[in-house]
Amino acid sequence: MGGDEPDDEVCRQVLRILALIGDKWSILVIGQLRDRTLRFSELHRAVTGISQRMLTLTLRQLERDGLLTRTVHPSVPPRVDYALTALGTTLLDSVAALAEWATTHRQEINSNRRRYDATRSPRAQP
Amino acid sequence: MGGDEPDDEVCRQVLRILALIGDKWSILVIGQLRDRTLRFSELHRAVTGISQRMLTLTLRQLERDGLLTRTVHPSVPPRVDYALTALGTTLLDSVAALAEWATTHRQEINSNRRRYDATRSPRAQP
DNA sequence: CAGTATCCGAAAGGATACTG
DNA sequence: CAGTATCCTTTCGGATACTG
Repeated sequence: MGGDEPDDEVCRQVLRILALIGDKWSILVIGQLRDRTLRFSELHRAVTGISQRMLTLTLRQLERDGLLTRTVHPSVPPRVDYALTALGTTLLDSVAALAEWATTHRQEINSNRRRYDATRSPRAQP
Repeated sequence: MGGDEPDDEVCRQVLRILALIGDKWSILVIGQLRDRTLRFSELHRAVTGISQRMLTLTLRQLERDGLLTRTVHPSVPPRVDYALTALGTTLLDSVAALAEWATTHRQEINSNRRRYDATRSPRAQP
């Protein structure tokens, strides 16, 4: 039965797009491309800890969504440049607001967590 | 606003907070509490598709972070109310901006994906 | 009603080896 | 250099059963 509002479907779709942010690496990659074009190896070095596999998968996903462009230069050795699109830039701007919230409330959240853990855990930190 | 300081640890912490968004259920739960206090069973019904287990885990996490409060009423049968804190409300405001971005560009992203998939599909380039 | 405990399949993601 | 392909561990999350 269609008890759900039509908004629910849209809501889920929006959620799936927001999942771009929650993904472990996307924002890091996009952030690195904010001011400059980077090639694959530069991204690999810039994003600490990402594996080659995950960098590739992340870039493919972002390219698919139209958030960045992938440009292959026919040279030897090969060179592939990645750059944000206009769409990607607008996303970054929106995310910046959220990142600012996170930065502002980081200490408060950490403090909340410590208090919660202290209250609930039989053993406090040694 | 260069938020990309070499302080990797802070950056990761912010990322972990942003992961609240990417988490499958957190935003849905928080969204339901925007305008009103809800009890466990009401949330369970309001958030379509969530399991009892995940609702509990999600609520505990959000309570730990100080984004909502959990109030147990000593009655029979028991009644537990969940309400957003001020901190939770400010998060919701920041997320709203991102949700607006997602809504605005939803069609465009879907279109990009279709084009990308069409290019790479079985009947791709000659 | 509001959970907790347990099991299990699915999916994410790292490490490694190989290639045009 | 810029990837693919493969394996394998860890984590996520749904279904189910039980409890104060």
